[in-house]
Formats: sequence, structure tokens, C-alpha cells
Amino acid sequence: MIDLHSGVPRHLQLAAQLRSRIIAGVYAPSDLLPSETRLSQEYGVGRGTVRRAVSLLRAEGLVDAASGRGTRVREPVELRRESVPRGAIIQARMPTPEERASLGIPEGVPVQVVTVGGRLRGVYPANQFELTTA
Amino acid sequence: MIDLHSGVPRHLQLAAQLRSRIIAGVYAPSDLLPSETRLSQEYGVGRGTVRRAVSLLRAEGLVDAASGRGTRVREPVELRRESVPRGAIIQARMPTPEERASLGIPEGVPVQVVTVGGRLRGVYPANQFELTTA
DNA sequence: AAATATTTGTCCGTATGTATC
DNA sequence: CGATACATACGGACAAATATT
Repeated sequence: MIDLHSGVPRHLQLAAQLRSRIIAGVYAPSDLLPSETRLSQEYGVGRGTVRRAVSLLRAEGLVDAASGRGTRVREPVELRRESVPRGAIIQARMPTPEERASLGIPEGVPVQVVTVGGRLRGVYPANQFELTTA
Repeated sequence: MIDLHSGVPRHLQLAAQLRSRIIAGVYAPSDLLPSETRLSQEYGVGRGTVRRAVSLLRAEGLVDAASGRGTRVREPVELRRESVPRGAIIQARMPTPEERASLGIPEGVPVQVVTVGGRLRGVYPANQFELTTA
């Protein structure tokens, strides 16, 4: 459960427990997590604390929440492999809000930017692509 | 300022304004942002809303906050260029908390993981390295 | 050196809105 | 329409780290 006096923030403790349950398959892909109110009661923490914990899992891409529907464990996605030419420069960073909107990138997912000779070659969301050198 | 009835969440409005001020150089690298209480008063929103806005900027790697000290605009750093061999696979992701601690990675900074033939070759914090194909 | 003030971090309770069932 | 569930937002309280006097 949650140790209220361990010094470790409760939302981190809760996030860790939910995370390990997801990885262990207790909550399997496409499963709904218990509602925020349920978690709040079961773990004896406020709902705000639950939301903070869940928001971490969302940022890690583990779950996906929607109003009215619940919070669902995300299906693992197959990564597409994209080949980059020799001499390319590959830089990772967090996407701008505009990139997130236009590319449909979820929270907490970085992008890899490929440039060749100073010219932009592509922006690859890390939840969809891995890069390989030609 | 903040439009309380535009339908756009206030923390997003505030984040957008702070973000554009940072990019415009109104808040320059190493500058402190106004304190959360100041921002809360100036923009007429609650402190929780301010914290949500700032936390977005932290996740984007734009600013860095510390207890007692304040929230500082991050310095852009010179990137070291690291060469990866042909056939390597480069995957970007957010670091685990353990990696952040051991590698000293600030918030909002992704890492690039290089594997060759399934064997791990290196983990490169994106605020220090850019990769190039050999 | 010590006390005080400032600033961020955590947590709670409550209220209201919006989407879904 | 009502019940459920997530989203936004406020206020208050206290702790922890840092800065200031």
C-alpha cells in the first residue's frame, strides 16, 4: 500500500505500484484502470494525488484517459524502423505543442529530428519510430 | 492576459504566454521566472494553475525549478557529437528516474538509446549529445 | 551564526464543467 | 434523464530547500 510517512511522495508511490501492476499484466492492455475515486478510496489518498500518479503513467505512454470513459491501459505499438543516410545528424528533443498537435504525439513522448547537411529530413515521434543507420 | 471564458484551459493559456516570452527572450537563459505567487496574482489565476503551466514548460525542457531557489530559464548547451556505427538502432525515450539520477539528466530531457545487434551500446542524454551516422 | 522570509513541493477538500454510458 | 468518470480550478495548509537579513 502507500506509506504515508516514508518521505516518498504519495503520488510517486502510487504511480510505481500501478506501473508495476501494468507491467506484470494485472492490468492488461485495453483494460480499464479502477476509477480515480476508487483508487482514491482503496489507497487512502486524495483524488488529486491519484490524478498526479495517473498523469505520470500517461506521460510514459502506459495508459490513455478519456473523460467519461475511464483510463485504459494502452496497447503496445509496433515500432516502425526508419533508415537514415550516412552523415545524418540525429537529435532528440521534446516536441513543440504544434508538433504534438499536428503529429498526434501523446504526452511525454520525444521526437527525433534528422538533418542532413543542415537540411531537415524528418521528425520522428519516438513512440512510432526507431531509426537505423543505412 | 488570461481569458477566463474562452474555453481554453487557463494553465494552457498561461503556459503559452510564458513559453512565447521565453522564446522571445523576455525571460532570458538563467533568468528567474516570477515566483508562482507573483504569477498567480498577476494573471489572476490560482497557484495550482500556475504550477500546472510551469510544469508543462519543465516537461518541455525550457525551465528548471528548485525548491527555495525559484524557476530558472535553462541555458542552451553545446552538443557533443557522437558517432554511431552502421546498422545501429537508435531509439529515443524519456529516461527512467534511476537514469535521471545516475546520469544527472534534468527534467524534460529525453535520451537516445543505441543498440547494435540487440546489444546496448550507449545511452545519450539529448541535452548533451547529438548522434551522427558513421 | 541564527532567525526570518521567500519559493517550490506535496496534499487535501470542494466545486463545477464536460463527456460517456 | 440520471449516474459515472475524467478535467479544470480554487483555496488552504504544511513541509522542505534556499535566500536574505
